[in-house]
Amino acid sequence: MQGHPGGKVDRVALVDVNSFYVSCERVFDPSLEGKPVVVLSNNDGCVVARSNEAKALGIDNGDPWFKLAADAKRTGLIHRSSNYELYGDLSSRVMELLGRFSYLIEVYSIDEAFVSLRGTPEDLLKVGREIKAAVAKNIGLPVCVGIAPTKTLAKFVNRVAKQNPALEGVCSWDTLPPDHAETIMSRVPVTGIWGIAGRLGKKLNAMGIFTIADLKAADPVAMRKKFSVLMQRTIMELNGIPCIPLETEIATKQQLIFSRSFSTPVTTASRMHEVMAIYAQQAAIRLAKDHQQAKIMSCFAGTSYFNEKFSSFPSATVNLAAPTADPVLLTKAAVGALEHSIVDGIPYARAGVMLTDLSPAGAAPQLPVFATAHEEKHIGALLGDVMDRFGVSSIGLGRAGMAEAPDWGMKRKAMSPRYTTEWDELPLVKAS
DNA sequence: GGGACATAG
DNA sequence: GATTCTATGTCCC
Repeated sequence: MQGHPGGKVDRVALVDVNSFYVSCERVFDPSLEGKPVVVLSNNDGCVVARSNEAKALGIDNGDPWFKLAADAKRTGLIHRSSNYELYGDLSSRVMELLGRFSYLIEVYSIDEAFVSLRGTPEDLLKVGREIKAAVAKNIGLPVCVGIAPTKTLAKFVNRVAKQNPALEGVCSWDTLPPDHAETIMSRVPVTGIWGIAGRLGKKLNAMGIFTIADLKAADPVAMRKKFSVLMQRTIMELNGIPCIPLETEIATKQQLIFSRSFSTPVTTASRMHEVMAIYAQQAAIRLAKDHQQAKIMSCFAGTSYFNEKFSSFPSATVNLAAPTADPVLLTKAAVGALEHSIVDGIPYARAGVMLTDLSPAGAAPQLPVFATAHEEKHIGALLGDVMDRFGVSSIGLGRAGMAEAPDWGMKRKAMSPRYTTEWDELPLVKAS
């Protein structure tokens, strides 16, 4: 089926943008090239992306910005707030471009895709290089490409490409000398493999499995009994047996969460009422965009995990009378849910609204007795359209329609312009 | 069915 | 003084 010398083989390429958020910032601000740059999470809380130069300074993902800020002047570290409008738009452009190389692609995350390819190993290496060149030329982003018989091995050789400059960003399992592959596998800790993180790493170490090579040599059936079927699949995929299929269909969501930390704690039931109204409407907008409706809503709030004085995690679940995407109903439900469990004086650091038991909008037509006038008018989609065009504070129902931004709202003090999605923020090109 | 746990990006 | 957000899968009761 595979592996005839000189013949065609079925392979999967993992294409991954290097330091995606930072690279997006660099597309429109080339002065960031060669410098240590980090992009921060919502509320400018912690680091979520780092340039290589920032990694060299010893900065880790998850490092809180308030600890780095003090040193930033001295180290030359540059920071940006998250600009998801920009990253989302550049991501779609990358995915569209990758779709030209194969009609079987799995968009795995905002900056990664698995691309199914067929050809001789030599040809596929060329295709990998073409992909890298095309993304650089058309979008201005740097990618690495790993090509292998399984998704797990594609992830592995992608990592090899990232760490070995001599490979110029592209690595194929088939053309990598076997002794070279074995050497790397016997040196990289087992947590370097896709699906194995800290907890599993510790348990594996306790059994004498320290490297990827150790795991590859383990008995998949015995390991399934000790761990789970996921572990068995990982081991088989390390041995070149595909068992994690390419998911080319965009999966319909099973749940939808809108949750945010506050820039300033919310300490009163009245303010929490506003929060719940706004979050429920944001959730309703996403539901409408996904053409789905929800049957169950859970609302939750919580104090900071770092707060040693207060620890409170109220939550409540509401069974909606019928599946709905109506922001009016969802807002009422959310506001009512936590009404009696928020205690004035407790500093809540975050809150959220979760919608579950999702179904396609209109799949089970409602009995007229349940339908409300606003539901038929598709208020959710309307709210979303207005917010897309005029901003999230331009419209809102009830207490979400406040004229002023709330003091607990998100902090994004260092955000670059939304160059590609806002007419007012287009980049200016000067020719002289 | 639901909670705990683990993982990913 | 300050530490993101979203989604999924498996196990086990």
